[in-house]
Amino acid sequence: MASDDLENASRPLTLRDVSEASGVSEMTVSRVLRNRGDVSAATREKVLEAARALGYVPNKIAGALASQRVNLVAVIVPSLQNLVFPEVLAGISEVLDQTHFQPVYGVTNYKPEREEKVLYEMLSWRPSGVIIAGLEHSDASRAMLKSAGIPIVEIMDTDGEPIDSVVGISHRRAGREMAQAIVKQGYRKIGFLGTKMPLDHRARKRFEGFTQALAKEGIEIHDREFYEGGSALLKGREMTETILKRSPDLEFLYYSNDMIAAGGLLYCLDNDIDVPGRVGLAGFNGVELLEGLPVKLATMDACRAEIGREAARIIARRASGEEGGGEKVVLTPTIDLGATLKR
Amino acid sequence: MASDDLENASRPLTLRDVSEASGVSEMTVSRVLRNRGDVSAATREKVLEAARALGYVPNKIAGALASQRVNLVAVIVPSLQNLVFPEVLAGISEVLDQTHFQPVYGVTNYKPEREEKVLYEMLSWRPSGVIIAGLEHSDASRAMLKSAGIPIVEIMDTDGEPIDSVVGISHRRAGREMAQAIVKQGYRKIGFLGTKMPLDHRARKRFEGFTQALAKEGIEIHDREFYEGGSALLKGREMTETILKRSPDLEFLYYSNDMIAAGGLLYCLDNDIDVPGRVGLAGFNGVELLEGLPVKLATMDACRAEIGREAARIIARRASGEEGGGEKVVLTPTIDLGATLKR
DNA sequence: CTGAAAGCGCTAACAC
DNA sequence: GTGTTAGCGCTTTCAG
Repeated sequence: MASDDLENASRPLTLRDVSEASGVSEMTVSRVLRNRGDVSAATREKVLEAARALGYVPNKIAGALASQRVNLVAVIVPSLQNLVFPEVLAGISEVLDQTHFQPVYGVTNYKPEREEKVLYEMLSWRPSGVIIAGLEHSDASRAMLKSAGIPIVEIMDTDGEPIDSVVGISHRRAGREMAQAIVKQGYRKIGFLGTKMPLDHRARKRFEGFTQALAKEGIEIHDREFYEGGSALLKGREMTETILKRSPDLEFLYYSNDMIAAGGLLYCLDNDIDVPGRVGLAGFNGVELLEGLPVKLATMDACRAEIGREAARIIARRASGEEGGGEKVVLTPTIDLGATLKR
Repeated sequence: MASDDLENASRPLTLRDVSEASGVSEMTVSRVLRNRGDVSAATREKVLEAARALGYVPNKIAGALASQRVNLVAVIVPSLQNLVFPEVLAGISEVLDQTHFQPVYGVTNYKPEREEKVLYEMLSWRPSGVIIAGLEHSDASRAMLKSAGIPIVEIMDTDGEPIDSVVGISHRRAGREMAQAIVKQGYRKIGFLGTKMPLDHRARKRFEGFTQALAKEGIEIHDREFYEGGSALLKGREMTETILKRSPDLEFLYYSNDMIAAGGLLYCLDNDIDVPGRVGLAGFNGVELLEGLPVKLATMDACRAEIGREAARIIARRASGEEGGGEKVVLTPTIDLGATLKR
């Protein structure tokens, strides 16, 4: 008893401990614990009993080294503080939970050099696959991904050259479609509010698609405003005030995400600015938060959970040995005009 | 060249490959790659050059097995969709990034049986420490944590019996203090709105502390309303409408989190209910979101980032071999009366 | 400063 | 159904 406790504290238990406690060979213990091969019900019970009694937790490090198999899927996202990514992760777990694969999350804070480091660390554990946000990576990161010899799925964005598979939406197209919807409603003097974009390629692409579609209609962005860091809701408020004071003739404001758009909406409501009469508003993402706002904000669903699920499905298939590679899944975001984008 | 590429694709590179490419023994290559021991500048260069050229990524599985050392810290939280936890995780990385430790995140979805599974999976990779949210765990989970032989830090909550170390705030006390502040402002008919609590022990403890402090003043909760799932902002709206219609004489509403409180606030503003004159409001957490609201909501800071940092510091110290164990860090949340809790 | 030998805890492959 | 043997890719230890 006492000696058991001491041993417990000093040294992690091994298969051998279970083997000795149960009087069954290590190999058979291993088989029981992994449900592999045929083991008689009697010995099976003996082993399970011993393992439970000792509180044995298998050492996956040794197991992985011996079997050359790791059930980990590396999932790399820029941030967890932007609700979008937790939603994608939820989609991923939803699917992987049905398999023997396990997601492991890494966060890059939107920094390529951090992405490189996180990727390196994760790859050094030899995961069965990688799901990584975005198509833009440093050369070193791309090289690592290419030579890893495991399925890679880049997610969120489909505008660019994938390394292997890709699941997402076209942000250029999302920007274009929003521009078309806005113009169709008769708005002409249009402003853009968003993050400083070197960081955020998807926001940049939406902006590019947006301006491009406007150009086709002979319209130029009337004014723009960018922010960095801080509370998005508050920034949305402040930027809206700034831009409307600077360009009082603006008829429409397109925000690069829903949170700042919500801030803008609250600003307008507070200041009795008629929405969408005096000024129309639209955001991007379709975050759940919007449902509680006083006025339904126009937005575009980014298919976050579905992106996660689909990426996980691809990984699960390929990592289980199915042939494949280079799949491209382009989801179509649906536009929601809400009550802030119609005249 | 061609054969390099083929090999690359078929089999992950090993130390031996680098050794052969550089003409240096495996052992010395290993030393160079880990910056251990003295190696001459010349051979060091040769090795690094070869490793880079090949694109060698070390196999941590083998390394961990051989060295019996793993630089992973398991971090287990109930959810990533509740902004609170990403903020804690950010605090954790902030500190661990300065060390050689790496956080690995697991999510339980508030389910004890999932916690058990996640914990088991993570422990089987033999991490150097565990940071886990809450003090309530299944017997099996507690047993695993106790016998893991590594530092354990339970976070967020200090009301209960920790397994090893604990960093957090007292939610009972948080509830008590909010009750006292409310009563002090002269409010008497007080309602509570929150999550269905079997899931959320911390919300329950706040509620207990809250009612207990009110009882001391001879006050009983006037009405209450609970929700489950869905958009918190919207739920806040709906519950506020429900409770105010049912109990029109309510003078104050205490919400178990800021998101539903914000929904309540927006509901009141929309319906020209004077806040805090007609009815006062308070939430819990001090989420960044609040800064963008039209009226500053009363809340209490839960010290999220600091909890993460402190937990990480404890793990880093202990996992680096320093003696210790059983530390208890109780942070003190500061109450912010905002503009919704004063008459 | 560098190398050779042994072994981390487990599982694949094969014998019995 | 069960046991034995070898070895996964690295690091520890010890010898030079």
